[in-house]
Amino acid sequence: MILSKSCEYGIRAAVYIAYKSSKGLKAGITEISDEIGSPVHFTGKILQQLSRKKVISAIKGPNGGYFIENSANVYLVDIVRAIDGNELFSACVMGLKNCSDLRPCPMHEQIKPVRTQLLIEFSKKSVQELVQDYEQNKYFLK
Amino acid sequence: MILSKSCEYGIRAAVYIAYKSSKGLKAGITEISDEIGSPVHFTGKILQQLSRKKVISAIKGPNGGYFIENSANVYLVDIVRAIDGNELFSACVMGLKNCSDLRPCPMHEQIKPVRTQLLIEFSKKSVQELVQDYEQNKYFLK
DNA sequence: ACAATAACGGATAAAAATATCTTTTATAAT
DNA sequence: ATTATAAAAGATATTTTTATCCGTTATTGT
Ligand code: FES
Ligand code: FES
Repeated sequence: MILSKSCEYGIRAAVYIAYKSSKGLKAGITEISDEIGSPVHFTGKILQQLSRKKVISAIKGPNGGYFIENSANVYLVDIVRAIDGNELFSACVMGLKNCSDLRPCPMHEQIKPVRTQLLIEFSKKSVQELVQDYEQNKYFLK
Repeated sequence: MILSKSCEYGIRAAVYIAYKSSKGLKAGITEISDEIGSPVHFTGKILQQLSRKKVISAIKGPNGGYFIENSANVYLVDIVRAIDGNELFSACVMGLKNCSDLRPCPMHEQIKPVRTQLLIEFSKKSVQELVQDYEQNKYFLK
Protein backbone atom coordinates (compact mmCIF):
# COMPACT_ATOMS: atom_id res chain seq x y z
CA MET A 1 0.00 0.00 0.00
CA ILE A 2 1.28 3.40 -0.90
CA LEU A 3 -0.46 5.26 1.91
CA SER A 4 -1.42 4.13 5.39
CA LYS A 5 -5.08 3.76 6.22
CA SER A 6 -4.76 6.78 8.49
CA CYS A 7 -3.51 8.81 5.57
CA GLU A 8 -6.24 7.61 3.23
CA TYR A 9 -8.89 8.61 5.74
CA GLY A 10 -7.06 11.86 6.38
CA ILE A 11 -7.07 12.91 2.75
CA ARG A 12 -10.67 11.92 2.15
CA ALA A 13 -11.72 13.72 5.32
CA ALA A 14 -9.81 16.82 4.33
CA VAL A 15 -11.50 16.96 0.95
CA TYR A 16 -14.90 16.62 2.55
CA ILE A 17 -14.13 19.21 5.22
CA ALA A 18 -12.93 21.65 2.57
CA TYR A 19 -16.05 20.90 0.57
CA LYS A 20 -18.20 21.89 3.55
CA SER A 21 -16.03 24.90 4.23
CA SER A 22 -16.56 26.07 0.66
CA LYS A 23 -20.22 26.29 1.62
CA GLY A 24 -19.39 28.16 4.81
CA LEU A 25 -20.17 25.14 6.98
CA LYS A 26 -18.21 23.16 9.52
CA ALA A 27 -18.15 19.37 9.62
CA GLY A 28 -18.31 17.15 12.70
CA ILE A 29 -16.49 13.86 13.23
CA THR A 30 -19.62 11.76 12.91
CA GLU A 31 -20.73 13.46 9.72
CA ILE A 32 -17.26 13.20 8.22
CA SER A 33 -16.74 9.52 8.96
CA ASP A 34 -20.22 8.91 7.69
CA GLU A 35 -19.56 10.68 4.41
CA ILE A 36 -16.18 9.12 3.73
CA GLY A 37 -16.98 5.69 5.16
CA SER A 38 -14.40 5.52 7.92
CA PRO A 39 -14.48 4.40 11.58
CA VAL A 40 -15.70 7.32 13.69
CA HIS A 41 -13.26 7.29 16.58
CA PHE A 42 -10.26 6.47 14.48
CA THR A 43 -11.15 9.32 12.17
CA GLY A 44 -11.31 11.57 15.20
CA LYS A 45 -7.73 10.71 16.06
CA ILE A 46 -6.56 11.48 12.57
CA LEU A 47 -8.36 14.80 12.50
CA GLN A 48 -6.65 15.62 15.78
CA GLN A 49 -3.30 15.07 14.14
CA LEU A 50 -4.21 17.24 11.18
CA SER A 51 -5.54 19.89 13.50
CA ARG A 52 -2.40 19.94 15.63
CA LYS A 53 -0.30 20.32 12.51
CA LYS A 54 -2.53 23.20 11.35
CA VAL A 55 -3.54 21.45 8.15
CA ILE A 56 -7.16 21.79 9.20
CA SER A 57 -8.84 23.90 11.87
CA ALA A 58 -11.10 22.80 14.68
CA ILE A 59 -13.53 24.56 16.99
CA LYS A 60 -15.02 22.94 20.06
CA GLY A 61 -18.54 23.19 21.37
CA PRO A 62 -21.94 23.80 19.78
CA ASN A 63 -21.72 24.83 16.15
CA GLY A 64 -18.15 23.73 16.34
CA GLY A 65 -16.44 21.25 14.07
CA TYR A 66 -13.69 21.07 11.51
CA PHE A 67 -13.04 23.45 8.68
CA ILE A 68 -10.27 24.47 6.31
CA GLU A 69 -9.49 28.14 6.03
CA ASN A 70 -7.19 28.19 3.07
CA SER A 71 -7.89 25.10 1.01
CA ALA A 72 -6.24 26.80 -1.95
CA ASN A 73 -2.97 26.61 -0.09
CA VAL A 74 -3.36 23.09 1.27
CA TYR A 75 -1.94 20.37 -0.92
CA LEU A 76 -2.30 16.65 -0.49
CA VAL A 77 1.39 16.38 0.20
CA ASP A 78 0.83 18.43 3.35
CA ILE A 79 -1.69 15.89 4.58
CA VAL A 80 0.51 12.94 3.68
CA ARG A 81 3.47 14.48 5.47
CA ALA A 82 1.40 15.36 8.53
CA ILE A 83 0.25 11.77 8.93
CA ASP A 84 2.71 9.41 7.27
CA GLY A 85 5.73 11.67 7.32
CA ASN A 86 8.08 12.07 4.39
CA GLU A 87 9.24 8.45 4.05
CA LEU A 88 7.04 7.81 1.02
CA PHE A 89 9.10 10.34 -0.89
CA SER A 90 12.48 9.54 0.59
CA ALA A 91 12.70 6.01 1.98
CA CYS A 92 14.46 3.23 0.11
CA VAL A 93 12.03 0.99 -1.71
CA MET A 94 14.07 -2.02 -0.68
CA GLY A 95 14.42 -1.02 2.93
CA LEU A 96 18.04 0.12 3.06
CA LYS A 97 18.72 2.53 5.88
CA ASN A 98 20.57 5.16 3.89
CA CYS A 99 19.05 5.60 0.49
CA SER A 100 21.33 7.75 -1.62
CA ASP A 101 23.02 7.90 -4.97
CA LEU A 102 26.24 6.95 -3.22
CA ARG A 103 24.80 3.88 -1.56
CA PRO A 104 22.03 2.71 -3.87
CA CYS A 105 20.05 -0.50 -3.77
CA PRO A 106 19.33 -2.37 -7.02
CA MET A 107 16.14 -0.41 -7.57
CA HIS A 108 17.41 3.02 -6.57
CA GLU A 109 17.78 4.49 -10.04
CA GLN A 110 14.52 2.98 -11.24
CA ILE A 111 12.52 4.17 -8.28
CA LYS A 112 13.89 7.69 -8.03
CA PRO A 113 11.78 9.10 -10.88
CA VAL A 114 8.70 7.36 -9.55
CA ARG A 115 9.11 8.91 -6.14
CA THR A 116 9.66 12.28 -7.75
CA GLN A 117 6.52 11.90 -9.80
CA LEU A 118 4.65 10.78 -6.73
CA LEU A 119 5.77 13.89 -4.89
CA ILE A 120 4.81 16.06 -7.83
CA GLU A 121 1.35 14.55 -8.10
CA PHE A 122 0.69 14.95 -4.39
CA SER A 123 1.98 18.51 -4.55
CA LYS A 124 0.26 19.54 -7.75
CA LYS A 125 -3.39 20.06 -6.98
CA SER A 126 -4.63 21.99 -4.01
CA VAL A 127 -7.41 20.62 -1.88
CA GLN A 128 -9.52 23.47 -3.21
CA GLU A 129 -9.17 22.26 -6.78
CA LEU A 130 -10.11 18.75 -5.73
CA VAL A 131 -13.18 20.11 -4.00
CA GLN A 132 -14.26 21.88 -7.16
CA ASP A 133 -14.20 18.57 -8.97
CA TYR A 134 -15.95 16.92 -6.06
CA GLU A 135 -18.76 19.46 -6.22
CA GLN A 136 -19.24 18.56 -9.86
CA ASN A 137 -19.64 14.93 -8.78
CA LYS A 138 -16.52 13.93 -10.59
CA TYR A 139 -15.20 12.09 -7.57
CA PHE A 140 -16.25 9.79 -4.78
CA LEU A 141 -15.05 9.81 -1.21
CA LYS A 142 -16.23 6.35 -0.23
CA MET B 1 5.87 2.51 2.58
CA ILE B 2 5.63 1.33 -0.97
CA LEU B 3 6.58 -2.27 -0.27
CA SER B 4 6.04 -4.40 2.82
CA LYS B 5 9.08 -5.46 4.81
CA SER B 6 8.48 -9.00 3.60
CA CYS B 7 8.71 -7.80 0.04
CA GLU B 8 11.84 -5.76 0.65
CA TYR B 9 13.57 -8.77 2.16
CA GLY B 10 12.22 -10.94 -0.63
CA ILE B 11 13.69 -8.81 -3.38
CA ARG B 12 17.04 -8.38 -1.69
CA ALA B 13 17.20 -12.10 -0.99
CA ALA B 14 16.34 -12.93 -4.58
CA VAL B 15 19.10 -10.73 -5.92
CA TYR B 16 21.61 -12.35 -3.61
CA ILE B 17 20.41 -15.85 -4.44
CA ALA B 18 20.65 -15.13 -8.13
CA TYR B 19 24.11 -13.71 -7.55
CA LYS B 20 25.19 -16.97 -5.96
CA SER B 21 23.47 -18.97 -8.66
CA SER B 22 25.43 -17.07 -11.28
CA LYS B 23 28.50 -18.60 -9.64
CA GLY B 24 26.91 -22.04 -9.66
CA LEU B 25 26.33 -21.97 -5.91
CA LYS B 26 23.29 -22.34 -3.70
CA ALA B 27 22.55 -20.07 -0.77
CA GLY B 28 21.23 -21.05 2.64
CA ILE B 29 18.81 -19.10 4.82
CA THR B 30 21.45 -18.12 7.35
CA GLU B 31 23.87 -16.95 4.72
CA ILE B 32 21.20 -15.00 2.91
CA SER B 33 19.82 -13.19 5.94
CA ASP B 34 23.37 -12.47 6.95
CA GLU B 35 24.20 -10.94 3.59
CA ILE B 36 21.08 -8.84 3.25
CA GLY B 37 20.71 -7.97 6.93
CA SER B 38 17.33 -9.51 7.64
CA PRO B 39 15.93 -11.62 10.48
CA VAL B 40 16.81 -15.25 9.81
CA HIS B 41 13.55 -17.04 10.51
CA PHE B 42 11.38 -14.38 8.99
CA THR B 43 13.50 -14.52 5.88
CA GLY B 44 12.97 -18.26 5.82
CA LYS B 45 9.22 -17.75 5.72
CA ILE B 46 9.52 -15.33 2.83
CA LEU B 47 11.76 -17.65 0.86
CA GLN B 48 9.16 -20.38 1.42
CA GLN B 49 6.57 -18.17 -0.23
CA LEU B 50 8.82 -17.41 -3.16
CA SER B 51 9.69 -21.08 -3.47
CA ARG B 52 6.05 -22.17 -3.46
CA LYS B 53 5.29 -19.65 -6.17
CA LYS B 54 8.23 -20.95 -8.22
CA VAL B 55 9.99 -17.60 -8.26
CA ILE B 56 13.01 -19.26 -6.70
CA SER B 57 13.96 -22.91 -6.31
CA ALA B 58 14.84 -24.77 -3.14
CA ILE B 59 16.52 -28.06 -2.39
CA LYS B 60 16.52 -29.64 1.03
CA GLY B 61 19.30 -31.47 2.76
CA PRO B 62 23.09 -31.31 2.62
CA ASN B 63 24.39 -29.13 -0.18
CA GLY B 64 20.86 -27.90 -0.49
CA GLY B 65 19.72 -24.31 -0.43
CA TYR B 66 18.06 -21.76 -2.61
CA PHE B 67 18.88 -20.93 -6.18
CA ILE B 68 17.35 -19.26 -9.22
CA GLU B 69 17.37 -21.17 -12.46
CA ASN B 70 16.31 -18.52 -14.90
CA SER B 71 17.17 -15.17 -13.38
CA ALA B 72 17.00 -13.64 -16.87
CA ASN B 73 13.29 -14.37 -16.86
CA VAL B 74 12.56 -13.32 -13.30
CA TYR B 75 11.55 -9.70 -12.88
CA LEU B 76 11.09 -7.80 -9.66
CA VAL B 77 7.41 -7.51 -10.38
CA ASP B 78 7.17 -11.28 -10.06
CA ILE B 79 8.62 -11.10 -6.58
CA VAL B 80 6.41 -8.21 -5.56
CA ARG B 81 3.30 -10.01 -6.81
CA ALA B 82 4.29 -13.26 -5.12
CA ILE B 83 4.60 -11.55 -1.75
CA ASP B 84 2.50 -8.39 -1.68
CA GLY B 85 0.09 -9.30 -4.44
CA ASN B 86 -0.97 -6.89 -7.15
CA GLU B 87 -2.54 -4.18 -4.96
CA LEU B 88 0.44 -1.87 -5.33
CA PHE B 89 -0.35 -1.60 -9.02
CA SER B 90 -4.12 -1.65 -8.78
CA ALA B 91 -5.43 -0.50 -5.40
CA CYS B 92 -6.88 2.95 -4.89
CA VAL B 93 -4.39 5.28 -3.29
CA MET B 94 -7.15 6.71 -1.13
CA GLY B 95 -8.56 3.37 -0.10
CA LEU B 96 -11.74 3.21 -2.18
CA LYS B 97 -12.94 -0.33 -2.75
CA ASN B 98 -13.49 -0.10 -6.46
CA CYS B 99 -10.83 1.97 -8.09
CA SER B 100 -11.79 2.66 -11.69
CA ASP B 101 -12.14 5.44 -14.20
CA LEU B 102 -15.89 5.24 -13.67
CA ARG B 103 -15.69 5.60 -9.91
CA PRO B 104 -12.55 7.61 -9.30
CA CYS B 105 -11.33 9.19 -6.09
CA PRO B 106 -9.86 12.70 -6.15
CA MET B 107 -6.39 11.37 -6.82
CA HIS B 108 -7.30 8.71 -9.34
CA GLU B 109 -6.16 10.52 -12.48
CA GLN B 110 -3.01 11.82 -10.83
CA ILE B 111 -2.00 8.46 -9.44
CA LYS B 112 -2.72 6.34 -12.50
CA PRO B 113 0.47 7.30 -14.37
CA VAL B 114 2.54 6.81 -11.23
CA ARG B 115 1.23 3.31 -10.76
CA THR B 116 1.88 2.56 -14.39
CA GLN B 117 5.43 3.82 -14.10
CA LEU B 118 5.87 1.82 -10.93
CA LEU B 119 4.73 -1.31 -12.73
CA ILE B 120 7.03 -0.56 -15.64
CA GLU B 121 10.05 -0.04 -13.42
CA PHE B 122 9.41 -3.24 -11.50
CA SER B 123 8.91 -5.08 -14.76
CA LYS B 124 11.79 -3.59 -16.67
CA LYS B 125 14.97 -5.13 -15.38
CA SER B 126 15.41 -8.82 -14.84
CA VAL B 127 16.99 -10.11 -11.68
CA GLN B 128 19.89 -11.22 -13.84
CA GLU B 129 20.60 -7.67 -14.94
CA LEU B 130 20.49 -6.49 -11.36
CA VAL B 131 22.94 -9.19 -10.39
CA GLN B 132 25.35 -8.06 -13.09
CA ASP B 133 25.35 -4.61 -11.54
CA TYR B 134 25.66 -6.14 -8.09
CA GLU B 135 28.74 -8.09 -9.14
CA GLN B 136 30.30 -4.81 -10.23
CA ASN B 137 29.65 -3.48 -6.74
CA LYS B 138 27.24 -0.90 -8.04
CA TYR B 139 24.64 -1.86 -5.48
CA PHE B 140 24.22 -2.76 -1.84
CA LEU B 141 21.89 -5.30 -0.34
CA LYS B 142 22.03 -4.08 3.25
C1' DA C 1 -24.89 29.63 36.29
C1' DC C 2 -26.34 25.62 33.65
C1' DA C 3 -26.93 22.29 30.22
C1' DA C 4 -25.78 20.75 25.80
C1' DT C 5 -22.38 20.18 22.29
C1' DA C 6 -18.20 18.76 20.10
C1' DA C 7 -13.32 18.35 19.90
C1' DC C 8 -9.30 16.71 22.81
C1' DG C 9 -6.56 13.41 25.35
C1' DG C 10 -5.42 9.29 27.50
C1' DA C 11 -6.26 4.40 28.05
C1' DT C 12 -7.51 0.16 26.11
C1' DA C 13 -8.59 -3.39 22.53
C1' DA C 14 -8.43 -5.83 18.25
C1' DA C 15 -6.18 -6.92 14.02
C1' DA C 16 -2.35 -7.24 11.04
C1' DA C 17 2.47 -7.36 10.18
C1' DT C 18 6.77 -8.76 11.71
C1' DA C 19 9.67 -11.92 14.13
C1' DT C 20 10.98 -16.19 16.64
C1' DC C 21 10.91 -20.95 17.98
C1' DT C 22 10.11 -25.90 17.44
C1' DT C 23 9.06 -29.98 14.96
C1' DT C 24 8.80 -32.39 10.62
C1' DT C 25 10.25 -33.74 6.05
C1' DA C 26 13.35 -34.41 2.25
C1' DT C 27 18.03 -35.19 0.71
C1' DA C 28 22.82 -36.40 0.75
C1' DA C 29 26.91 -38.38 2.45
C1' DT C 30 28.95 -41.99 5.18
C1' DA D 1 20.66 -47.98 7.61
C1' DT D 2 22.37 -44.05 10.05
C1' DT D 3 23.50 -39.51 10.60
C1' DA D 4 23.87 -34.84 9.33
C1' DT D 5 22.00 -31.10 6.79
C1' DA D 6 18.77 -27.71 5.29
C1' DA D 7 14.28 -26.29 3.88
C1' DA D 8 9.12 -26.78 5.05
C1' DA D 9 5.57 -26.33 8.16
C1' DG D 10 3.25 -25.19 12.25
C1' DA D 11 2.93 -22.78 16.62
C1' DT D 12 3.85 -18.85 19.30
C1' DA D 13 5.45 -14.10 20.42
C1' DT D 14 6.22 -9.29 19.63
C1' DT D 15 5.36 -4.97 17.46
C1' DT D 16 2.83 -1.81 14.78
C1' DT D 17 -1.30 -0.33 12.90
C1' DT D 18 -5.96 0.21 13.21
C1' DA D 19 -9.96 0.83 16.00
C1' DT D 20 -12.74 1.73 20.20
C1' DC D 21 -13.93 3.67 24.65
C1' DC D 22 -14.24 7.12 28.19
C1' DG D 23 -13.39 11.11 30.87
C1' DT D 24 -11.90 16.12 30.13
C1' DT D 25 -11.97 20.62 28.22
C1' DA D 26 -13.57 24.41 25.57
C1' DT D 27 -17.52 26.77 23.68
C1' DT D 28 -22.24 27.98 22.85
C1' DG D 29 -26.98 28.93 23.84
C1' DT D 30 -30.45 29.28 27.33
S1 FES E 1 18.78 2.87 -1.92
FE1 FES E 1 16.92 1.84 -2.37
S2 FES E 1 15.72 3.35 -3.33
FE2 FES E 1 17.55 4.43 -2.81
S1 FES F 1 -10.20 5.46 -7.21
FE1 FES F 1 -8.53 6.13 -6.00
S2 FES F 1 -6.82 5.71 -7.25
FE2 FES F 1 -8.49 4.98 -8.45
